[in-house]
Amino acid sequence: MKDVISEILKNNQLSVTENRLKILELFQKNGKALSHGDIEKMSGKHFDRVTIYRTLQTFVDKGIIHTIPTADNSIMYALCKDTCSEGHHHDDHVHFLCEECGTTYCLDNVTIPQVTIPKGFSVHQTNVLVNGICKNCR
Amino acid sequence: MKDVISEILKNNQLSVTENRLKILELFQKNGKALSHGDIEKMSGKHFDRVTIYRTLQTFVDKGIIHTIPTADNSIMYALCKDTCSEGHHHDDHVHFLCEECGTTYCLDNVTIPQVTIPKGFSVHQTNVLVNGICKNCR
DNA sequence: TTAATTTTGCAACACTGTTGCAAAACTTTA
DNA sequence: TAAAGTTTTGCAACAGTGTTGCAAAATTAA
Ligand SMILES: [Zn+2]
Ligand SMILES: [Zn+2]
Ligand SMILES: [Zn+2]
Ligand SMILES: [Zn+2]
Repeated sequence: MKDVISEILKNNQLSVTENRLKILELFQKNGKALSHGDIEKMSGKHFDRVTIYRTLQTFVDKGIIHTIPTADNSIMYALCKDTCSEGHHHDDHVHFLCEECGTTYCLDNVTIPQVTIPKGFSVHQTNVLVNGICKNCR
Repeated sequence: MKDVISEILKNNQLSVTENRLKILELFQKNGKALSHGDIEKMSGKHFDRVTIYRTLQTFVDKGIIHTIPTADNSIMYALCKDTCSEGHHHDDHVHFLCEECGTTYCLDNVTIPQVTIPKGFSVHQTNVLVNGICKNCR
C-alpha cells in the first residue's frame, strides 16, 4: 500500500515524504472528497497547516488531485484518474454533495451534459454540482 | 429608480435604508454577479463591512439575490427573478464565468440539463458552472 | 412626536490561506 | 555509506474573509 503510494509520488518527480504519503493515503482510504480542514483533523495535527496547503497545491499542479467547486465557500479535493497529468486535468464528471452527511462524491460514470451557450461565448470547462441525499443517508 | 428599489424592500418587509438602497442599486446597474468585495469597493467604503455582509445575507434569505458556486473560493451574488421568495429560490439557470475579465453572468435562458444520477441518490438541486471567454472579451 | 422595532457600526474574534526564510529531510553522487 | 546538492518542512508573521455581541442610530408604527 505504502509502496503503491510511493510510486505515485516518484512518477511525478516528487520527493517521498511522510507528509505526502499520509495525505495521499487519506484520499485513498476515504474514497471521497476532502477539504483542507478534513485533512488537518484526520492527520492528527501531526503536520503544519502550511505544509498541508502546499502539499494539496502540489498535488493539484501534478494532476494527482482536482478541486471541486462548492456552493458554500470551501474548496474540496479528490483523487484524479490516471488520465490527468501535470498541467492537464480531465476531470469531466459530475460532483454530488449530500445535504445530510456533507460528503462530496465524484460520480466518475456520470458525464457532463452538453450545455448550449449563447452566441459569442466560448466554453473551456463545464462543472456540474448536484445537491441532494446520497445512498447512505436515505 | 430609487422608488422602484424601495418598493422591492417594502414588499419584503424590510426597512428602507440608505445601505440597502445602494446595494440593490449596484446590482441593478451592473447587471452581473457581484462579490462582497466588489460591493465594498463600489460603495466607496461608505458602509461598514459587517453591514454589507448582513445585508447580503438578508437579501439571500428574502429571495432577492442568490449565491453562485465558484471554482475559486469566493461567493458571488446576483439578482433573482420575481419567481423567488423568502425561503424559496428557483434560480435554475446556468452560470458563466469569463476567464478573461472575471465577470460572472446568469444565463437566464439556458436551462439546467437533466443529469442521470446513480440509483440511491436523490437530487434536490443542480448547479452548472461554465468557464470560458465571454462575448465582450473575444 | 413618542415609543417600539430594526438596522448599523464598532470591537473583538475565528477561520482560511499566503509568503519568506532557516532548519530538517530527502535524493543524488561518489 | 557519507558528503554534497536539492527539496520540503515548520515557524512566524501577515492579509483576507466572515461571524458575533452590544450599544447607538435610524427607521417605522402608534
Ligand atoms: Zn485531474
Ligand atoms: Zn471529481
Ligand atoms: Zn433566487
Ligand atoms: Zn444566477
